[in-house]
Amino acid sequence: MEHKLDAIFAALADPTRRAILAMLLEDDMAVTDVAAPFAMSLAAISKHLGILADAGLIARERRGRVIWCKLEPDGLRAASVWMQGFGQMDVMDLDAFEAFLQTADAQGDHDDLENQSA
Amino acid sequence: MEHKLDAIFAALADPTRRAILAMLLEDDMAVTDVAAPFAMSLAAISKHLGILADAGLIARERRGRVIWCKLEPDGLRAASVWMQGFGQMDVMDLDAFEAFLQTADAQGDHDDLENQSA
DNA sequence: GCGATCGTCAACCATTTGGTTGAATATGCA
DNA sequence: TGCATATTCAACCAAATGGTTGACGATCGC
Repeated sequence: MEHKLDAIFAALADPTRRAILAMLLEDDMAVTDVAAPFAMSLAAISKHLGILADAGLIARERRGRVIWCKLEPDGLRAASVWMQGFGQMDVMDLDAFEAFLQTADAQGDHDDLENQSA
Repeated sequence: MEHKLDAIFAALADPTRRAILAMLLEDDMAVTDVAAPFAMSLAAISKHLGILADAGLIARERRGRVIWCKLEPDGLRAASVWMQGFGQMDVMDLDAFEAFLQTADAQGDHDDLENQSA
């Protein structure tokens, strides 16, 4: 569990990676679309996504040519549990979080993304 | 606020530094006492403490020859606020946390440490 | 003042990190 | 089949990280 914390906090320590997580909070995205807003190469973004995936913060799934990235709802659990000891922070309600993500997905509120990358 | 997150998460990404924070959660400590349990030089620990202080996670105060290290109760706020968006996590109750630290301090439940380093 | 203790500073070193580019792999389309 | 798209891989580079050692500055006790 300790080593996981290393990877999670290290992953969160980079602003590009935090921005990627924030984007994925709104929608699942293809790698190319994740990379679009950033002033760096696709390969660099691919590396960032690898780091986020290794830390368990996102999952990647290939569908045809496109690799879709989505948040891993459980990913921040170890970090939140650790931080809990330093401020009476409530543990994340991950079940509610997962339900929220699935609901958003089912409602199809990311049509724009599906269209722009299909 | 962004740059603070970089520093905070980077500081938390190291197991030595997380261990130091956990030690300081129980008691304020002198640098030498912080270093004692670790298999590395005092200079290395001093660097770690500098990183924690730069991130706003601890404060150092010189009293005589000894520099006392203590948790900075507000230090994790930016990180917890950021993480809050990823799981309906409740923001830390920092006032309660600070009150808790001061209560523990007033109760003098760290005499052992004061003795071993006086 | 002197010697011991506390802690940092400076220089150095190996490893990791975050980025680049160009080639390679995998899939879809015509 | 053959080309375009999507993504990763490999090699490389500069800068940051985490550690070392030895010298230095502050402070205490005698």
